[in-house]
Parts: sequence; C-alpha cells; structure tokens
Amino acid sequence: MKHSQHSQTAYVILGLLSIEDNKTGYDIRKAVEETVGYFWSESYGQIYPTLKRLAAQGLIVAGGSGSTGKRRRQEYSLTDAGHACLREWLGVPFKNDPPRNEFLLKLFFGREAAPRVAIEHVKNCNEKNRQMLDTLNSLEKLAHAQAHANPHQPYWMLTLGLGVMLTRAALEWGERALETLVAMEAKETKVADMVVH
Amino acid sequence: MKHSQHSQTAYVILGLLSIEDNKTGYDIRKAVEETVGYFWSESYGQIYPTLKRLAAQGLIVAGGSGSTGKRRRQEYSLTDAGHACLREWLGVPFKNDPPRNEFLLKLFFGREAAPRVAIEHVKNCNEKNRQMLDTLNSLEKLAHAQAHANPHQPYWMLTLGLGVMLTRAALEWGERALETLVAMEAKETKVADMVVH
DNA sequence: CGTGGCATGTAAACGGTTACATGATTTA
DNA sequence: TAAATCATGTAACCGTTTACATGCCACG
Repeated sequence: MKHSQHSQTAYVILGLLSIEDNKTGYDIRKAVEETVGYFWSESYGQIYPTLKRLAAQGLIVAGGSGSTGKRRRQEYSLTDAGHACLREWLGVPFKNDPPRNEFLLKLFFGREAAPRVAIEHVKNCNEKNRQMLDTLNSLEKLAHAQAHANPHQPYWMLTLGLGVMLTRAALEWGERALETLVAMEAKETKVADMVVH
Repeated sequence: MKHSQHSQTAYVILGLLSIEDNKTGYDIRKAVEETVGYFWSESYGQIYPTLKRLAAQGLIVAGGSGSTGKRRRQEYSLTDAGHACLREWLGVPFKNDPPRNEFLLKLFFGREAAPRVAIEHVKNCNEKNRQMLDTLNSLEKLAHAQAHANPHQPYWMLTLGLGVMLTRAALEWGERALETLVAMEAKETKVADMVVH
C-alpha cells in the first residue's frame, strides 16, 4: 500500500516535530532557518496550509491552546501515524535534480561580458562562502557542546561536515578562479593597449 | 530604464544562442543537458513558450525554415537586442537562495530511522558523485581539446573546475561519513546484543 | 512498413514565494 | 504607549514539471 505523497515541506515539519514537539508554525519556520537553513528554506505561505493538511490527515495534532480560551499560538505534535510517515519517507531514496545555480550560469556565459564582470561575481561568491563558513563553524561549535545530551547530534555533525567541506572547496576554487580571471583581464587590456598605440 | 524581467529560462536560451546560433527548442534542450547539465535543467514546457515570448519581444528571431515550405524545425538566432539583454543580465549580481537538498534533509533527520538507512543514502550519494566526477572529467577533456579554437573555453573550464572541486569534496566527505555511520551501527547492534543476552 | 529519434507544442497541476492583512504580547 | 516581535493566515502570481497529443523523417 503506497501512502499518499506529501510535499517536502510536510516532511520538514514532521522531522522538526520529531525532534521537538509542541511547535507552532512560527517556531517551525525559525527552526528551519536555525537548523537546516544552509540547505533548506520554508515560507509561511507553505507552512501554515501544510500544518492544516497534516492535522486533517492525523499525522500531527493541534496541542492544548495554552491557559486561556483564546487560541493564539497553535502548537502541534507528532502522532504515531506521523512518526510512521516520517520513517517511511526516510527510507525512500532521495532524488537529486541538479540544483539550478545562477552563479555558475553567469560564469558559464561570462565570455559575453568583460572579465571584470565575472571577477565581481566570483568575489561576491567568495564573500558569501566566507560568511557561510563562519555560520557553519558556529553551528558546529554549538552542536559539539551538546554532544552527549542530544541523540540527533551525530547526524547533525555529518550534515554540517558536508557543508564545511563543500564551502571550503568552493572557497579554494574561488581564490584560484580569481587569479585566472585577473590574468585574463590583464591580457585583454594589454591587447587593447597594443591596438591603441 | 529598467528592462522587463525575464525568467532564468530566457537567459539560458539567450546565452546558448550567443554561443551558437540557429538552434531549435529541441537543440536548446539538448545543449542544456550537454553543457550546463550538471548545474541546470530545462523542460520543453518551459522552453517553447519562452522562445515564442522572446521572439515576440524581438530578442531572438525565427530563422529560415530550411529548404521546403513546411516549417518544421524552427530555428532561432539572437538579435542585437538579445545580445544587449544577455549582457545586461550578466552584470546583475546573482542571487543564491540555499538550494533545497533532499539528501541532507534525510541525513539530518536520520536519527528517526536506523543507521542502515542513512548508510544506504550516503552510499547512493557517493555513487552519484563518482558518476558525476566521470562526467565532469569527460567534459573537461572535451573542453581542453578545443582550448584555442573556442573563446568560451576559459569560462567553461572555470565552471567545470568548481564542479570537480565540489564533487571531490563531497566524495571525500562521503567516505568518512560512511565509516562514522558504520561505527554507529556497530555500536547499536552491540548494545542490542547486550540487552538480549 | 514499422520503429526510433527528431521536433513542436499545450493543459493541468504543483510547489513555492511574495505581499498583504490582522492582531496579540512583550519590553523599553 | 510605542516599538519590536510573536503569530496566523490568505490570495495572487510565477516558474516548472508532467503528461499528453501530434506528426515528420530517416533507416533498416
């Protein structure tokens, strides 16, 4: 029996609730940013309808609405069915469509413009990667601190590890690419000079 | 004067036509796969309508319909306006939203399932990266061959270079991750054995 | 003559972002 | 009491994929 398919957003929600219960849509969005933000993002326009749908399907339940009768801050928790659904999804091979990379696209067509244009893109890319590396290092330190308290920690360290490796590699490439492009630019201006004189 | 915004698909088409004219929608799709396939993809449902739109805006023109009167195989070429539009876009800073990575997501929530599940994902990931590395190496060899004949070559080499660096880094990580996970699995089964006996 | 590849398209559905609207609670 | 932040939601829009429909052409 094949279960109905859910959007990826649904599984992010189930996953985050499996780590910590009693989260609101707002909490979930924050958690996405703080924990998987470097390889995932979610918008409210996606989260709130999905929460409703998951609740309707019995994969999550709306928790007690606090003390007062006014239901503000609607918290959700995983049901057993939700747990099962998450585990089932975890077992399905991931699909990786090549992610669209606008930076690489602009670099690929770089010939159409001056080397300077590509240089700026690469510099920009390097700057972003440096920031990313800082972020990842902070997260790693944070995860390391709760090494024994948190059973998820080994998995988190693995994902962070890949992030660090990829970012470092990109940065290494970026330095060399910059040199190459600067050399290309120098050669072009030299040629231009020769034409002028 | 801000130009009207085009979809990314539009720029891919303009870019590929800037490299080689007289391409059909079919050709373009093939070219996407063959040249930028490792960081981009396009579907017909996107390409054909975009071609029509670009032609209506005068950024490309439908070329001569071959010998016979029946117009089959509709070829397009860049106009000057198209060239200008492409160059303008090249100058605009790229935006990089964190690409969604389903593999990392499943790894992140890996605790919910057995280590074996994560192990299979990582193995799968490594296999894909090995294939990717082969592809990239082939492309590099191809690009290297036309080193002097093709003015785009330096830019292509740069994009390929990043691909290689990233893939190698991912592969290196994958080997270590596998060891870690296997060790985790061994520890768990050991604990389980102790409970049984 | 049939098959496989070339080629063009469209409609529906989907997933996602953005912008907007609203209001409660906390803190300065 | 003003500002920041917490919190929920929706409607419109966009880009994209998928599935489907169609038919030409070359080759065996």
